Amino acid sequence: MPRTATPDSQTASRKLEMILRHSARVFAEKGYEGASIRDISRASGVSLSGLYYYVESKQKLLYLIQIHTFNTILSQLRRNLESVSDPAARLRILVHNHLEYFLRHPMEMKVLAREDDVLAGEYRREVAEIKRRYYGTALEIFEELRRAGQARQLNPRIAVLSLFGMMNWIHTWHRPQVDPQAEALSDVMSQMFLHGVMNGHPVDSQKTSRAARSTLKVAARAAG
Amino acid sequence: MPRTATPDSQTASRKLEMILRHSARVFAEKGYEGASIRDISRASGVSLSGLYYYVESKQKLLYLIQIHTFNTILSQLRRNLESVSDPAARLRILVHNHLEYFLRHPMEMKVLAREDDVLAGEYRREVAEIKRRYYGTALEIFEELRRAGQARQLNPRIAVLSLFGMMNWIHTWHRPQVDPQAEALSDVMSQMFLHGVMNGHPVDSQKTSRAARSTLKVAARAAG
DNA sequence: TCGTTATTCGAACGAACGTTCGACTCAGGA
DNA sequence: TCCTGAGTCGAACGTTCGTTCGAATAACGA
Repeated sequence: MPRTATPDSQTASRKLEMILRHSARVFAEKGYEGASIRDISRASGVSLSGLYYYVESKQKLLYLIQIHTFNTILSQLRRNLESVSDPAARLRILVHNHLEYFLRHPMEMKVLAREDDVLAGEYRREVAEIKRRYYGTALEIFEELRRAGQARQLNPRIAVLSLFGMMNWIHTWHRPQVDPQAEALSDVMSQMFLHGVMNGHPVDSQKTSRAARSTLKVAARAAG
Repeated sequence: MPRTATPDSQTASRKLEMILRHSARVFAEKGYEGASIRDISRASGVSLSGLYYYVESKQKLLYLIQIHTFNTILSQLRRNLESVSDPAARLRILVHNHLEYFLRHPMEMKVLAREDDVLAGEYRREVAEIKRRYYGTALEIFEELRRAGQARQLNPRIAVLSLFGMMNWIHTWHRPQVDPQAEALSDVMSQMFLHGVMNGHPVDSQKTSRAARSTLKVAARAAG
């Protein structure tokens, strides 16, 4: 009982997206190595060999998930940062953007956080490159904070990687029914980070939080 | 060319320890599912079937690594906490104990951090139980901080899990040749957490840091 | 109506997987 | 001297792995 074939490029790319969604779920549940192509075939309803019509290998499947997730989260971040110049507010936006996406796409983010050193060759290089750009953006914001006199003389690398640690570790413990959602979570983590990093200069949490929130609402509407 | 057989129970358990060390390295490098028993056989110099004389399955190998690591880190923590009552100092000890062990046994800790949901059945239950006890200890310290008026009204679960996130994420980025060692790292992370969590009450970093350090030196000597 | 192109899949490939088995060695006690 | 038991391993078990191949189907332009 074959589905009606529609040689429509939009339908084809939609099916690829559907395969990627199911793949992300399976990878998140069993890990990349622990998941088999047959698991993905079963989960997506596409036959084993049918999968290879859309994606040339298991590695490419992981690559597509990772690169697409990073691209989306990074371009959303840049859009959200555009109109804000206050360093503390920019930091809040980064945290909120990350956590918002994290909780909206937990499977993809879990795959991003866990399967860090699986890819090889060109795939690996490309994912590493975009990750480096994302990290660089965070580093710049931290330097702005410092220039504005709102951050202590901390090793910026450690400060920023600690922040990412806080955020990315979430995939190991967050239960949507029990734990706070992105809004509250990013408020807490931004505050923890800003207080933890500043030195004597109290952060105006009212102002920066409001600025970040209004920008993000626009973004949320745009993203649907 | 068989090694000389020494029916000495100490030799046997030493060999098991050796196998566990090599297993941890292989699991850390390729992930649990990505690593094969043959990889471990090659790495440890024990034949494929020889491995099964010491450990009954691949799962048990992972279980033994995880339970031993948790037991060690938890009992060391309790020893280090015994003589200290100041909440901020106790928090510093927890962080230092965790990072010290982390950087001394990076392979084991990477396996602990990554292979969280691989185990099944009884093995899973036992590891979950000891992890819960470790987490509970951290939670108690946070509550002490709060009772002492040194912590804001934060969701304790989120605060503590964020701290573990900071610390455990290290396995994805720390390069021993480039990055600070346990001493400096735990100073920075303790400070970030304590400042991030407190409210108006400045933390006496001199005093608490000194207290923690002298206790930990004793422990370091004891651990060899 | 025919030929082309896009799409799908059952069946199979060789390789690698975790685990088992039986045979072997060797030291120490009887 | 023979026996026992701890230790070791090569060879093989049946299963699952990622990937490939060729045939089948359906829609569409000519």
